[in-house]
Amino acid sequence: MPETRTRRRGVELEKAILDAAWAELNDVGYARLTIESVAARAGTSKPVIYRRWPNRAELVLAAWGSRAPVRPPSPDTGSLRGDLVILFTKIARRVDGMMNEMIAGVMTETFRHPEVAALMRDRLVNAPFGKVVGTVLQRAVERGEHPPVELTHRAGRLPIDLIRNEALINGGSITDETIAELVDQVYLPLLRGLARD
Amino acid sequence: MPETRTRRRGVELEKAILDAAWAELNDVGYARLTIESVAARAGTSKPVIYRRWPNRAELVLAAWGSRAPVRPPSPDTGSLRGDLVILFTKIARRVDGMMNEMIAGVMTETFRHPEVAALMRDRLVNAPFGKVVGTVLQRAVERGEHPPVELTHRAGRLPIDLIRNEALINGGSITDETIAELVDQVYLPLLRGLARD
DNA sequence: CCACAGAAGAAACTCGCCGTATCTAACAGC
DNA sequence: GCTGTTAGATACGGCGAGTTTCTTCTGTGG
Repeated sequence: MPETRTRRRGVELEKAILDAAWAELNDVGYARLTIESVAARAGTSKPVIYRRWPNRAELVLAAWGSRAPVRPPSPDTGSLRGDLVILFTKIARRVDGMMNEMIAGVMTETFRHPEVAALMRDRLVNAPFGKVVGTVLQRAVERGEHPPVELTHRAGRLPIDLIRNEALINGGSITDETIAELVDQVYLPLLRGLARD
Repeated sequence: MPETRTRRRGVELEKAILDAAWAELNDVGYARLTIESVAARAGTSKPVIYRRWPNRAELVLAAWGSRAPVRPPSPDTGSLRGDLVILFTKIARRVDGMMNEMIAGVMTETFRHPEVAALMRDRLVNAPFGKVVGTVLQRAVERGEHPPVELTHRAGRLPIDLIRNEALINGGSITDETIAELVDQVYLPLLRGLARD
């Protein structure tokens, strides 16, 4: 049976479309991603896509979501600063390149299609890096390297916010220097300041 | 002589266009702003606009730039926290509403028209709020309210970055609570941390 | 094995907007 | 006035969003 199946359906087809969308994002970026190009790449046609997602923004969000969130392992370099640099770098790689353009692009369409706004916000606020800071920090406390800290929600989210902000502004990749600046000039001082309560 | 001038030219016309673009940004936002709508509003036509700016993004940046940067007066409430809250609020109002959408929108087109990227970056990094933090802080030091601080470039820019980030994510206005969180959970602790060197 | 419902895929269409090209009429400077 | 410049009107080509229509496949239930 040479598996003469020519038409995919259901989950299989859906996955093919999301993969194609993801590939397009990587190849040409959000601004140049068209529904037609995704359809062509997936070997299907526009209506098939529109039957599933109402517009470009939601398709892209779905493609984004279809990639597993990759809960990052908490690094353990033996020093708080080392752990933080690694953590920031991991976040940067994830946010890097296409990601920032996508966020900006989807953000814009948010105003054409307000339903998308909520989706987007959830995705950003619930990014999976929040708790890792807590872990890393706790280890530093146990090592006696750092006084105990009441890590507020804002402070926990800050690494992601800093990196995303940087990526959005710079458009390009985030250098190691930038990461060092963020860790040394902002995040470590903040943690020290939080410790005095 | 009733000044029967019907056609504006040069600077006068240019200003009319920029004003119209600004008004459109306020009324309908970046996503729905079209060159045609700006032309109509300015009482002129598309080619006149295209003779001056090569695309939407640059027109909008020009309109943005044509509004005076409004160097904010440093507040003096008698307490560092009070001053910071006012400062953050001022930034928020300036970044508010349309501003964030515009930034996101222009950002997206940055990838279609790479020349725009540099313009945008300058505009964001040279935002006029940076030095005010220094002033506010110095007064707190003179009052003996706060230990002296070596304010790094990153730390000085942080308020703007925090607010912009918040505006971009939330889409809507920034509440007083958010500002209080940013000041109390992030910026004041950071300043305290920076002071211990 | 067949029929039928439902979904895939192809194609064509509307619409809005971008950016350009063409034309004419007003204006400014001499 | 004469002349070069530029505003403003109009129309056009192109692209991509989102929709509609129609045909063709496919798997399920009888």
